[in-house]
Amino acid sequence: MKISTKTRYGLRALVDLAAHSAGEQVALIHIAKRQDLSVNYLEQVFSLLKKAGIVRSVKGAQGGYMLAKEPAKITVGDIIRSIEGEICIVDEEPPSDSVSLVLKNMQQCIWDNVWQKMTESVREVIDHITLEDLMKEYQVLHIDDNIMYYI
Amino acid sequence: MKISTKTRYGLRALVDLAAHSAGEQVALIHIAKRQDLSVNYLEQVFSLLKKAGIVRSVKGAQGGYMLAKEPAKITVGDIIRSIEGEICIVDEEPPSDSVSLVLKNMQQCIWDNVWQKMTESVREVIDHITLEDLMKEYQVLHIDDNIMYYI
DNA sequence: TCAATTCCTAGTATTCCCATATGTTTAACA
DNA sequence: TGTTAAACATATGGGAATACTAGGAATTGA
Repeated sequence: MKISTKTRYGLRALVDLAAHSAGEQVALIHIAKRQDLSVNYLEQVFSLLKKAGIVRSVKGAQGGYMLAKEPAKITVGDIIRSIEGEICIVDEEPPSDSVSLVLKNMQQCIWDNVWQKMTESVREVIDHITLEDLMKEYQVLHIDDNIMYYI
Repeated sequence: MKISTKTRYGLRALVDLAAHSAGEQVALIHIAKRQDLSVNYLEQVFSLLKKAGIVRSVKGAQGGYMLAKEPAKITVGDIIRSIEGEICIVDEEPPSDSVSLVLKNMQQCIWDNVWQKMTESVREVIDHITLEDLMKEYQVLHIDDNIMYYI
């Protein structure tokens, strides 16, 4: 019941990108330095993010990545799904016909009353947090720290 | 982001036990037959459930397992935790001091605004479904099927 | 005593995950 | 035009977790 590191890194990298981009592309090496991640690994993550239409890339020297949409239009759900695939708490095959009725009823019961509800609840959360929300929260923390520095 | 099969089996087995127990102990072999599970594997699951005080056992011939509390006092959260350990969406170490401030802020931001909220939301769901709820829902399905049979 | 059952532990196969490494292609810039 | 910086692609190793299987020890009712 864990989120993969790939997703964690991806989310960090995207908030970082949103906070540092200013409409220009940013090379992965800068994100990697700030977030203490391996460039190679980040490349794999951004390949998925690009396929999902969350970022777009500029190739060649001075190239990099930028958001493909406004941060307010990218949800955490979009990001998680683009890296982990569709949110699905359990991977139970749909009860086949060879299965007894007793078992089928049980699976149905638990699916409807537990796994389904957990999944909906998670979706409800992640589909209502945007990259803009996170970016703003991050900047608040950041500014507070700078103020501390000058006291 | 998946629930382990061990937990899925455990939940099925417990609803089955609750529905078939009638205050008496039930041998795992019966549960295993109805739910199409291996007895050996179920034993491992029930060992955890017992440790957590969810079931208690009667050893020897004609022995078996029974619920240690009323079904209304056992939540799905209890069951999941007893098998998977504490619910924790990500395993991020608390940001050590060697980490840069920029990174620490980012981790804090995402923890508070994403992982924390997801975790709370999941807990909210699983801590409010009881074994009694599931047992009743299951019996409804079961009865409906029997009615169908007689039409 | 025998059989049924919990209890305990070891072992194994597989799958997934994290990360590194290496090479190719693309485009800016001098 | 050559160099360089970057995205892009792929493969591979290693490690950890997972899902079982197997088999024996201990316990107890009949």
